[in-house]
Amino acid sequence: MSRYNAQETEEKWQKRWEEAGCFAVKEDPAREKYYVLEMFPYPSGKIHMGHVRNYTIGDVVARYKRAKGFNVLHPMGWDAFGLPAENAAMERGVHPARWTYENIATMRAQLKLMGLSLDWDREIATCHPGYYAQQQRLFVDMMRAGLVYRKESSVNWDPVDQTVLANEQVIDGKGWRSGAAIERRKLSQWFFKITAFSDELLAALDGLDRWPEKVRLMQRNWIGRSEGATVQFRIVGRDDRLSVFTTRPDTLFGASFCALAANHPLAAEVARSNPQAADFIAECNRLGTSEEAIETAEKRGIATGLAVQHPFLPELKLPVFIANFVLMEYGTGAIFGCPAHDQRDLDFARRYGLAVVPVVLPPDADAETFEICDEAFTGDGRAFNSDFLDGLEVAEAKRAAIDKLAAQGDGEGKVQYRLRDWGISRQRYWGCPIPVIHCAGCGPQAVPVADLPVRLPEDVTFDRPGNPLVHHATWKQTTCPNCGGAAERDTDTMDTFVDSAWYFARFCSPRAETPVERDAVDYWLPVDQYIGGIEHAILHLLYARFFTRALAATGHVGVSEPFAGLFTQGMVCHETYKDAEGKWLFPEQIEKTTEGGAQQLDSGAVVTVGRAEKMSKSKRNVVDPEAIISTFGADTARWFMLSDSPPERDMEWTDAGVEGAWRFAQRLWRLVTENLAALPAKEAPPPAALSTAAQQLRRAVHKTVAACGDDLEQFRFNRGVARIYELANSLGGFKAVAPGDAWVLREGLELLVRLAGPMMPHLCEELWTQLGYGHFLVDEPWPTADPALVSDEQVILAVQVNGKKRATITLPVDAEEERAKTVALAEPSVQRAMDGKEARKVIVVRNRIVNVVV
RNA sequence: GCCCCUGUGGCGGAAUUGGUAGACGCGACAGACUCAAAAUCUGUUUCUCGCAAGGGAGUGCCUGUUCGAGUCAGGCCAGGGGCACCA
Repeated sequence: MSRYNAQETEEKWQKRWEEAGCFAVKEDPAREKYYVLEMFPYPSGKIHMGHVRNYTIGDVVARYKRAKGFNVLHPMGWDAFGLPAENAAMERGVHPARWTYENIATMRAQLKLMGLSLDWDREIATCHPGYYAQQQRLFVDMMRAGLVYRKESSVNWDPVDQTVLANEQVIDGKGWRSGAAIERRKLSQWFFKITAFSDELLAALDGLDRWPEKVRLMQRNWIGRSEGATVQFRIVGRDDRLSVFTTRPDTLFGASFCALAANHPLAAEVARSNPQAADFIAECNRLGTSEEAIETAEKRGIATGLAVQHPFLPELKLPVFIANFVLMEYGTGAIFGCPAHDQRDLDFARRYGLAVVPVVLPPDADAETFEICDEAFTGDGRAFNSDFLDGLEVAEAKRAAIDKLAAQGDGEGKVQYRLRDWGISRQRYWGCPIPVIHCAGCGPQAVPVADLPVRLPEDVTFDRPGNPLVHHATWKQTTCPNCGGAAERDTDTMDTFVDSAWYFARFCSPRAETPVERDAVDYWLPVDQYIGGIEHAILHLLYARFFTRALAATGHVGVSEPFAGLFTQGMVCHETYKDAEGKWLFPEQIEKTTEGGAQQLDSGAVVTVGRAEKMSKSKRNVVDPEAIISTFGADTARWFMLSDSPPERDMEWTDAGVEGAWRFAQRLWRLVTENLAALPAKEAPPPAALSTAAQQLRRAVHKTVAACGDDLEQFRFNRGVARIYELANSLGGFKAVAPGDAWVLREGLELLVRLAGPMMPHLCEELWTQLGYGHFLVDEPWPTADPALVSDEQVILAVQVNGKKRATITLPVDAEEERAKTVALAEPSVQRAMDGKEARKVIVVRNRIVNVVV
């Protein structure tokens, strides 16, 4: 019995594919293109199982589409800027560039072991000057297009990483990397005007029909569009006005106060002459948004002494508070409170003894007796206690109120978004330098394109906290491009999310002297299929969508959406193990006991087995892909990744599963090689007549061909895998005895190999050669099923009596209803179940079922 | 708190989209080969009553629609995820 040697075979075919340049592509207007992209990895050191899953899925798609005749672009690169490189520099004294490039070399070698159909000639690393030079150029273009601006702003300062974080990078008031409590600081920052596209980014989601609904929903919520109005309240005794945003202008007659955010300009003004207000503001800033206590925090405030005039009731003066629950970042940083119809406002009103006037009557309530107690009424109803709005439905009342406000010059309809502009300045070394020069006389100036790139200096040290670019002796000293006087470079680098916001476009012409080449992006973009983790559902994908619009606005691309199709794969999980002290153990430190428990391999000490969780270094429940590949081969790892679990769901990595995949690889090898001697030559003509068994086998084979293609098309790899198992079972059980049987067996084996090719490429390529072919399997077109063989001649129908299955009958396909009925009623078990009664009705569903109702 | 998703054997999961529930794999059990083991092969494997033939129950729970519900509707329960003082 010959055994398949995965290591030898995989190395052989990887080398041959590379030598033949199988996966190198170029634009070819005569052919239809297909751009498959997996989210590129951060070069953290070694690849992990999450990468293996991601790139296996992408590779199956790429190989399948290639076989379908598409001109497939399938590139790979490195998201190479980022904090871990600087941390390594601080901890171990290795330069970030060296650390990064060494990791890239390691990981590239590991990826090559997987046998991915990548065009390695297009490899890019975002930390390479050839890449970030072009990114700087895009920044300058965006500056000219008015999509970049500088703003003094209160930022999220991470005291551990000593850097500024975007709002999106602050999770529960803590830094997304360091976990440190975030402080507020004022700094001058560069911003991308993502909000210029708020409405477009929202509306275009409807057209992304090959994106998961879940991701679209998350983006919708993130952009957070709400329709309402701004109201300009007159401030009593002053000339200026207080601007407020509301989604409920229909409840204006229920207003009983206004409230300002702690950092509202008017609050600051009040604080200058009001020490209690100043104290309160200081307290709010200390808490910031960073306290979990927000959840339980009481609605508190302090009176400013100011009052505003109600726009519809000039006699009514509303007190103005500074309140801890009003956010400066949303709307205008000020609200009017309508306690009867907003829970927060109600809590606040109860605390400070403010009026609660209901102005929306629930459909089943009585205007005389309706009262608000502890719960605000936020539902629909009709306006009452509201003068000219009385009797109107909420939607009508909103419109009427806005019209009146507008007519009086006291307000207008307004659409508000939750989305905020993207602050990209980072006080970090290992990132793309912001190509700006600060001149005392001329202000900030873009670096002229001829002077790009602004290169990172290599002679930097990490022996003190803060940004090495600031500490560098000479790097920042330069001259103003406008006046020629002495000036300083911007010492900030860009958020690394910028690097990944356009890399898919760079892959189209990775060595171009411009950011992109129009011919190339016009041919390749958009990405037809993007594949990655759900954790990027909001940030990365939204930034890439914004950047594509910015690239279009600056004339670099002709599309507005980067990714026509998106697939988000699930995580790779593994059981966790703990010793008696509660310390985590690696899978290779334990062995399973026969009772289903586990013990330590060296000591036999007891091990607690925990449920499967996402593989993570901290829990030590990791399996090294390289170890798996060197033991079982890449094909086995790939096959297991695709088996069992649907790709969008989390999967559990188990030894038993890998061994199962390994067994199948061996079985496939034997199935083909052990039958080779009995097969006719590959060009042998089909036999004139076939045995019944051979005919049945052919049907099974062609049905699998048809179904398997559908499965790959729809990302249902686990189902495709199951069908291939079934086909292998049928072929394995087939004994060629009659003339023509061997021909059918050859046909079946060849098709089996072709179907499994995208999933186990090395093994199948080898078997293809063994079957006598001289060309690459990867150059073989995807098989098509013979339509005549995809449907059966006979079909088995279930027979139900009153909805319960009592028998099955075999009929020719598309048999007459009458015939089905007669055959069904003749079944003894059906007769028995009918218990001598007449059939009241017989329902026949062609080729499916007969249901007898008695 | 708001929004979304998911619940099927011991386990991962199939089920032609309202038509034979449990494909395929893992695990387990039995057998064959072997001096023995590994590897491989052949069976069995939702639960339950029964020696069997054959019944009964069954897709988180409860109601409903239908000749027929894992699939549709309403209401619960459980688990997971996203957002979160957003006016």
